Amino acid sequence: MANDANPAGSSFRTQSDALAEDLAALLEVTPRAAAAEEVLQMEGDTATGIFFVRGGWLVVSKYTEDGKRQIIDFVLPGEVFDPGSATNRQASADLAALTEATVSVIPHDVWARLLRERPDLRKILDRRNAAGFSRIAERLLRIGKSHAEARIAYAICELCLRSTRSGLVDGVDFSVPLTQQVLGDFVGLTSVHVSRTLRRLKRQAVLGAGDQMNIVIHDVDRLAEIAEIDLDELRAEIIPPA
Amino acid sequence: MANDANPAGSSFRTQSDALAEDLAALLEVTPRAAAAEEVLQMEGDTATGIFFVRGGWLVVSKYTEDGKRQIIDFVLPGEVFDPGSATNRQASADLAALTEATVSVIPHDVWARLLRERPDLRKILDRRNAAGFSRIAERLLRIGKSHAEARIAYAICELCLRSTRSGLVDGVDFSVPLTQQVLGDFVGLTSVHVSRTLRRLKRQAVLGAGDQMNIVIHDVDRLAEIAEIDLDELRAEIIPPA
DNA sequence: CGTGATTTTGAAAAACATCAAAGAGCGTGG
DNA sequence: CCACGCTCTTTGATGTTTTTCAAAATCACG
Repeated sequence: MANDANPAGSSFRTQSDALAEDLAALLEVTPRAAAAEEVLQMEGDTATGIFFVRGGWLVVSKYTEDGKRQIIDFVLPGEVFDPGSATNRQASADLAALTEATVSVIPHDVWARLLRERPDLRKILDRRNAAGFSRIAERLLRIGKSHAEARIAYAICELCLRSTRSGLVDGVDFSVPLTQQVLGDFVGLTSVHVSRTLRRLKRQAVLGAGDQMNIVIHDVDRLAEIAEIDLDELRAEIIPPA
Repeated sequence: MANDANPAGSSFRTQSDALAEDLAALLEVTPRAAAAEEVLQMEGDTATGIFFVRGGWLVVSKYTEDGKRQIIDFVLPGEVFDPGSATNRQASADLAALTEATVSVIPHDVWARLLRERPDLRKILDRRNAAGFSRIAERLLRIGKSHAEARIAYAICELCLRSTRSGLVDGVDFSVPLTQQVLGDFVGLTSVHVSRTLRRLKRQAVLGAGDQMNIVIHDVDRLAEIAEIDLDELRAEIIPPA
């Protein structure tokens, strides 16, 4: 399920941005390496701290009793994730490394102090949280009310926007470390149905035939249309300003 | 679609809690009355401010191009909602009054100052945001991976936990201001399918036959089982501590 | 070149949506 | 007080989407 061909620090590398730079500079926390598939935090456990991703992708997921997984969100390089829930420090979801990853775990008290002392970081964090909320809301809309094609098209758009600085351009060969199984867990579909849907998109020449985890977009406009989005609006909504 | 029989301030009244009391005392903002169905904020519009609900329920929703609605969350009395998205102040979803409601709109600068000056409020807000995240994550899991019965059972549990202080007890006749259409928009189902599913739950004697919007729970344990939750765990996860 | 993971394909079943119409509850105006 | 109109719920028949199960094909990698 993992993608060992993409070590943290190569393809899935930190985009430099304000928070990332500040944190990297400010923190004396030693980054920790995580192998692909490694579980960093289990739902219900006491939260270790705030996770700051330096390289690689993390997954936030929840499971039904019969073992089906729903991915709540990915955590990309430069992003932070706070697993806390309503009461003190119970994690509300599982956190695991999707690829090989490098992570700094910031203790809660350090984090709290940092935010108190640095209103600029507080502001950046608030914006990011707002962006995170928007992303989940968009996904919820599609999982709840749209058919497979729209869900997948949307997921591709979102992940491309988040993982590249450049945004979406025709013919981009962009790489996400997802198997079809994982993509299905993300958009609420079976891997089988993901496969069929992707093939349909390829036959319509919306997507090209990248190998494995490489997605090639042939017709951005059509893709955005299927995803029911306006690319610029979506970017403004779900990508926090640099 | 609205429930005019429940004026703000009667059944759907503010539960007193720390934030609510503080805000009510601190703010000189005049509460504003909203009629059921009234739109308070449109997606894409510049956000007016933070919404603090004193009475009645609000709905946060998003729409597909063909007009289907997905409810992202409800905002109950005593809760606050910030419609901001990633960039400056673009609302990322529609906000409307579900019932008649009383709302205070707190300007962003006032809100920001308040949070800066009152670390206790900041802490409460952070907890609430964490709880909100947990709630959406739970719903996402069920909408993405569970069948209709579990989705609806879960929604009932969540709304009952949130709207009553007492929690869930057998034989409770508890009232949510939702039509089956609205419940469907919440859990990603058609109103027709909601109807059939509710009837199945009633035939299994999990629910009783309350009129209209009154839900009577006959068998809490079985309901929790169908919803795939542990009630106490769920409460700790999605209800911010008083 | 073989082995395990991933993707593809097909056939059948289940879940859910859609369409259409009838029934129940409730407020309003006559 | 009743009849009317309205919205909401229920029900049936039918169609589509998605899942499930099972097996073959492809790919990555040692």
